[in-house]
Amino acid sequence: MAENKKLVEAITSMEEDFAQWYTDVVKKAELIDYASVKGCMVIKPAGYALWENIQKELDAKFKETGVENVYMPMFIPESLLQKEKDHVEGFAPEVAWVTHGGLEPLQERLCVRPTSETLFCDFYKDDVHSYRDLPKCYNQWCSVVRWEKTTRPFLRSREFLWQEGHTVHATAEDAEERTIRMLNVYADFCEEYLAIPVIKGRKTDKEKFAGAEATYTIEALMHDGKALQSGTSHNFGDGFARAFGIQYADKDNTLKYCHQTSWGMSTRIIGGIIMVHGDDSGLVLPPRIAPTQVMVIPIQQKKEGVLEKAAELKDRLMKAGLKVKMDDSDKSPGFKFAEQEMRGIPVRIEIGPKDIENGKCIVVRRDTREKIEVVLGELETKVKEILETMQKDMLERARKHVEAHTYEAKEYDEFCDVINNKPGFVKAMWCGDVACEEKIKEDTTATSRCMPFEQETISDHCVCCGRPAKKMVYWGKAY
RNA sequence: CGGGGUGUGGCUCAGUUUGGCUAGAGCACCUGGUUUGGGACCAGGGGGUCGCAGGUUCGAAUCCUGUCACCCCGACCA
Repeated sequence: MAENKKLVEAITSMEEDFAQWYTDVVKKAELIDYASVKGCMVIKPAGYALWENIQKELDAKFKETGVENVYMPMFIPESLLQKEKDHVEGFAPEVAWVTHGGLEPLQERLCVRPTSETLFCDFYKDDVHSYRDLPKCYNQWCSVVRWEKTTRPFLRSREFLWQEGHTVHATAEDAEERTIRMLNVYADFCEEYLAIPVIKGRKTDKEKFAGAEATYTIEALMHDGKALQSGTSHNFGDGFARAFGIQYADKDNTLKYCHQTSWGMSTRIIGGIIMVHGDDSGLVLPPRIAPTQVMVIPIQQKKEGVLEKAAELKDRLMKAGLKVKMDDSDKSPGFKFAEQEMRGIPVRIEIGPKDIENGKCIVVRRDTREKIEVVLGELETKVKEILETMQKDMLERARKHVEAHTYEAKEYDEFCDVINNKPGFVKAMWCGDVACEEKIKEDTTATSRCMPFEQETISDHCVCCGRPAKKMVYWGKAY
């Protein structure tokens, strides 16, 4: 198996060292390069194209719900950041500061935005006057900076790309409705486009966003059994509105405080795609989000007519609306196969003299490596079918992985045993006391991932302290 | 912020213990040719202030001092 040896050399196997496997894939699939500042990365064309596709789909979904895009400055005056107490406390430890403009020290130092709640609030306070102005549903695509100590490409970088939506509403009900609505946008996007199944739920007070009244989350399970918070949606109630003085005159001509939300998804989700679908040959991209869906690889391309035929197949598929590339470099076919697999391109088409003679080509799925003979006349329909099937299968496979790695625990011994020995989610009851969360974290390093919307009753008492249970919680070790 | 590790062509590293000739290898790259159904082969070629700054020495990648950066593992966080 010379072929396998080469692949093993190229990237560390998942079994051996999952973290190293991840880094290898990220680098070898040419998604990023490390940059000269720790925790910052060059997002290369393959990585950025993925992000562009994510942006494109999400942006369209946002706009369907009435969201408009804006852009806020990247600097926040210190005084502004400090207006909401919980918020500053939450972010202060990881904020980067600008202290000089050119050679002159600044009168007031500026924070490089770690998130833009305060900027939006500062803007909304003067922009909202009447109930007629509401709601306002703005979003921005930008980068934010958080001075992380431990960094990993996509999963935790000091600067990352994201979108942050910020909305203002007249009532608590409207804000709550928007919060949940956006969470659903994220969840649907993850499942439909990224083939990543997610658990929807609410964060405990301990885990919620600094300054939020309620934080909702979608949690995904990676191949190694660790959880990844993949999108969040916060309901701020009127906390920020009170801190920033965002009021409107209602129909009855009384001043009322607004209710706000914010919600975000970041390039971190790319890490999720890698860790949910990838394998020991590299990246596996869901067809609906893949920048290149089909790679045509001519075999014996110098033989009469081969390149022409390959180009013809490429053109036909492009006309059929697929994203197709052809690799006519002078590398050997084996090299091209391995490279296509490393990059996670969902489907490759092999076309050589023998195929041309038979009026066929070979279509190979990236996820299963299944080789399918396709009659050239049926190329477009078959390839589309194969891509759709692959998309469905990937979601289904990921779902089964979550199911197979989700456990239940009633008593604490059992809980600790499972959480330490079986990577995955553990469903267990909780009394609602933060002390139990802290104890669990101390004992196991696991955290509460969320209180899922779909509640079940596993027992009547808290898995940790034994007092009456209030909620069923998903627990897990997280990225 | 603690623990560990590493800085030598684009990449992976050898050389450092015990200072010594023109700083090496593999991969990648360029040229020509033969190849092509799972990471091809032959021949030729280009590319390095040895992280940075001082110091010791006739002589430093190698020894000393300082400094910077990055990676991995933890604690903290999207």
